[in-house]
Amino acid sequence: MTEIDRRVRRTRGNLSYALLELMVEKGYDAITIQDLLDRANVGRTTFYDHYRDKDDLLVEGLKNLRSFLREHQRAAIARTGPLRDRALGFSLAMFEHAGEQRALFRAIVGRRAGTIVMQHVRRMFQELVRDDLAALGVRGTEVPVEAIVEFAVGSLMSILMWWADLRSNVPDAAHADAMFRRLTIPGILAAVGR
Amino acid sequence: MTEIDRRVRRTRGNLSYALLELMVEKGYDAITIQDLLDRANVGRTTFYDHYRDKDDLLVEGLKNLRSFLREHQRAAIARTGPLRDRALGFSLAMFEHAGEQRALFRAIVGRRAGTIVMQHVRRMFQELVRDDLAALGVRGTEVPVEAIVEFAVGSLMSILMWWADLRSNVPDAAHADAMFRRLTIPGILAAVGR
DNA sequence: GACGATTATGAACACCGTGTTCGGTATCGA
DNA sequence: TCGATACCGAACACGGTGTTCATAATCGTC
Repeated sequence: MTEIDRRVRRTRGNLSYALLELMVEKGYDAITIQDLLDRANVGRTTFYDHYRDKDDLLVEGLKNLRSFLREHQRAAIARTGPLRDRALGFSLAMFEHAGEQRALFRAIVGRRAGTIVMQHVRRMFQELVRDDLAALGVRGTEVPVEAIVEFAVGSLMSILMWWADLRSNVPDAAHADAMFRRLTIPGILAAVGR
Repeated sequence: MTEIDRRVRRTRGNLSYALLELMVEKGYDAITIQDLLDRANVGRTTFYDHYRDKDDLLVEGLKNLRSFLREHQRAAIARTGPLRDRALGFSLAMFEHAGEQRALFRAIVGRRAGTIVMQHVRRMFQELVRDDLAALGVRGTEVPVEAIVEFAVGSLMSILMWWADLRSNVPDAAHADAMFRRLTIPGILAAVGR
């Protein structure tokens, strides 16, 4: 019931796809509404019927990534083992996913990506990490939990960005993830005193 | 010799000061060239005689911070002691400096700051950290040095941002710096295998 | 397959911010 | 005092945004 009109699906789909293509080609910031319309074959009025602005369109696209990571996170938390293995359990999935679609990924999180995109991604990671630490019972004693969250997110973003922009001698996803964990987890353990 | 014309100094000074004021008031992104001209009492033409655009003006302002940090860095490297104490020796100075001018600092590196500002600050930190690790003879074995640099920068930016935006229970600069180091240094040591 | 409702269209428009041009004026340093 | 240098503001072209309106295409349904 209340199925979405086929025309609406078509319009939205075309616009989302056009956005991704253009992000890869010229970077988010440089994309103009007119670019999107031309690429997606959609009228100007139509665009504004569906979205408030470019950002609005972007957010819709990021929802997929979010649910994907949430799923992997759940699995890792449910596992058994030491904290150092279970924490931030979505990271490998993130690196693997990124590795599969490097071009798109570079457009999302690479140097050229543009701030707004990064902000949304960052916010997404914050939620994930916060829930992760909470689920594992990590408590801030001397270092507040929020500081630990920010630390982990900053670290993840940095390594992802670095990795996404590498052009030669690119380590595979598993190695990149291992580096991230090796750099990040010790600090978390030190901060919570375990 | 070749002293700079008094009028030039006046114009540049007024513009720089106006930029800082306006950043605090409304955030970098929202500032318009016209805002700057009105605040600084400078003609439109004059502005473009001195700077290419808003960014250009910003960069000039950040040069002070840069040289300030460079100085503290040199001092820390020259010290004796274990790596864990000498590395990233400018961090305390950074936190202290930030603590003294919170409002301005929040405008530069807080959530409202705007991407361009952040990018410049980030680039500045990258240089500093890269030189720091090089001066201390840190070599990447399994984890490339660049990855370590990115990690440290990401971590520093995160903690600074978090700290800058805190509204209550704000730890002092020394504590904030201690948290940063406690979170970050273990990962670096783990990565280089010492 | 016809018909009413919904959605798409594109041209025109007002608005705002950017960066440039120009002729004229004020201030500097010597 | 005088030549060089810096400043000024008004006007302009340009490009991107988001809105409007009347018209056309497409949909779901009976």
